[in-house]
Amino acid sequence: MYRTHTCGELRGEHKGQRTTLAGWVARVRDLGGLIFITVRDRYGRTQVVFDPADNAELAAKAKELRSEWVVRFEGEVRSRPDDMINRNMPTGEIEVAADTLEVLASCETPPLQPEDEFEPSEEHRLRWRFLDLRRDVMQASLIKRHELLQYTRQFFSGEKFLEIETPFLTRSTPEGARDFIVPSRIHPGNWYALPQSPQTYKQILMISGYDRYFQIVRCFRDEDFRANRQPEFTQIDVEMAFPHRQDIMDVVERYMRGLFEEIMHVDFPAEVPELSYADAIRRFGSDKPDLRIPYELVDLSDLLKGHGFAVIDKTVEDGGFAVGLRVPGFKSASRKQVSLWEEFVKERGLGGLMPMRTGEEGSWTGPLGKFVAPEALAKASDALDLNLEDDLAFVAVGKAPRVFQVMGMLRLALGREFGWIDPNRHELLWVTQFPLVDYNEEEKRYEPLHHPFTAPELDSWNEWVDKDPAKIASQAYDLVWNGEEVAGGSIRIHDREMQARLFEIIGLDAETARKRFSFLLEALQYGAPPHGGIAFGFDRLVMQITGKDSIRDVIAFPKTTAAVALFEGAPGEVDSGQLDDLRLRISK
RNA sequence: GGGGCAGUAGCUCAGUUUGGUUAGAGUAUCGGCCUGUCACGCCGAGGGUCGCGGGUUCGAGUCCCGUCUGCCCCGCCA
Repeated sequence: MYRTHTCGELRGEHKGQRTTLAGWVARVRDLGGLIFITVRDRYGRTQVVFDPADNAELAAKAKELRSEWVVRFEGEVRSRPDDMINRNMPTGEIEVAADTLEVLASCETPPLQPEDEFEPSEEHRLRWRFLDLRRDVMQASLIKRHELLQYTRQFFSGEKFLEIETPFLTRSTPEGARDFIVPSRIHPGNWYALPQSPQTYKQILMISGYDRYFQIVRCFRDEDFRANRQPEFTQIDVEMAFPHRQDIMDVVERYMRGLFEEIMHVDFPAEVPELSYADAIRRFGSDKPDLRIPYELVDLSDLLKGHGFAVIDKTVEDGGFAVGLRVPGFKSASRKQVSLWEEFVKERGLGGLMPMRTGEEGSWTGPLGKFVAPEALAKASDALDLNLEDDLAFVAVGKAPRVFQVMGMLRLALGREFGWIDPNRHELLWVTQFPLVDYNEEEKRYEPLHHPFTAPELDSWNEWVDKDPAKIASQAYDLVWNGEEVAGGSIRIHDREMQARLFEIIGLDAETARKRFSFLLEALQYGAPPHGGIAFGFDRLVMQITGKDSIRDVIAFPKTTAAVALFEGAPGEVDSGQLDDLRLRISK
């Protein structure tokens, strides 16, 4: 090896030892005589000192060093003078007095300096990713990612799950997201699709008797992207045969406990509450509520209706709701501040936002105060837990679920704005009892909320299947961590009759269903055990662990929001010869 | 598909509100000084297609139209 130690390991106890280090020049501090070099590698940083009094020629050579050169030097580890110890640096007790210096590679003036105090634009960071990845924070994130990968394999393997790979070149199933497709050379006009998830394969593995399966696998979805969504992303895919819903949730909780304790080194939450989908929407306006925010939505419809306030009365008569949210300490909000938040909800489809608060004499102000009886407002204020001295509540009306969802978005936005979220707190919960299907008004048909293999809760299936399919509850469950959906799964249908009936409900005729899902439907006829599973969004887990706001900060080579790889330049054109092989022509 | 923010020196940004002298700062680079620094310090120099195209104007970084790129959000997506 070129080195005897890494740049992160030398301590006081090594003093007097000979050492050879290699790494990148992070800093040069040329004091005229003495020259200090901070050398960096993935393990840390070490200060190297060149003293012209010891070796003038070597010091002159060290003067030439610049940022990001790759160097190697030998020298003696020595403790720094007492008042020169750097407490902020793990290796700050010592320095290396170099007696040789070798430049392994010089470096052009770097377009991006991988040092913390420089914060280049994300575009620039992605263009020069190989330099960006040298930064301490990026290295720390990718090291955490590695630790989680290793822990994940060890955990599931320890619980008797088998890691089995599934194909990337597979068949397009036009349910769910848009597929990325790959043309076949050997079968012109035919296409593979990259998997949106290994869903069908893992179910087939259950049918094949591999009763506990997991895979850390790349998935592909051609949709629009966000801070927490990439066109390709990594899932921890898990499936079990013969489980009850609770067995899967138990495995997941054991996995999460280890993740908290061994990877993050923090306490696992005392409880992981379970919340029904309906309650999640009603109380938080979201199926992935952030429980770190202490304030909940309150349904004020019954209290505020019937006072002659037309907007409210009409909405409630039509089956809509009046929903309130406490905003502590915001009583003195100006008209302008209020209209800013009103704009927020209007952009998301609500008609307006009413402040509910008392004026100087203690009487209620605004349109609510004008139309609604004070006693009703007092009750509403109790329900919201308002402190009339300081607080204000926002009230909006509209149809369910939109009014709840938009108020939920408002709750999140206010939480960020007013710092209601304690970043050191961790809140996990299960969201369960999702509807099995949802009625799509535009397409006039039922759609699976999850995917079409999700099993219903048997009682509700029997009760509603012929009357009102939208009321059927599914055996699906999502794990939500600090407002981020980090895992989702379900018990699957293993009964052919039920599967066929569900396809009927969602308007897939037998013929089409057979074409799209033939291999799974066929397998279901040959001894399918009860089974179910879950998939974790691996990148989102790493995001949570590292406290990052963007999935791109935990992926070595991510894409932009327009699905472009700025570093390697993908997507790009191909030779016309390649197109000829595939018998493809680009129409203008 | 829709909305918002941003694009000025290698990099990070000011200047754009109200059009007007030679477009500035920090940092990086280059040169000089400096023997205990750790974002070393001090002095000096070079460095600009103001994203791109068009328009208005005597005159555009600044106003108007279009367009590209990045980020955030809605829709979409599990």
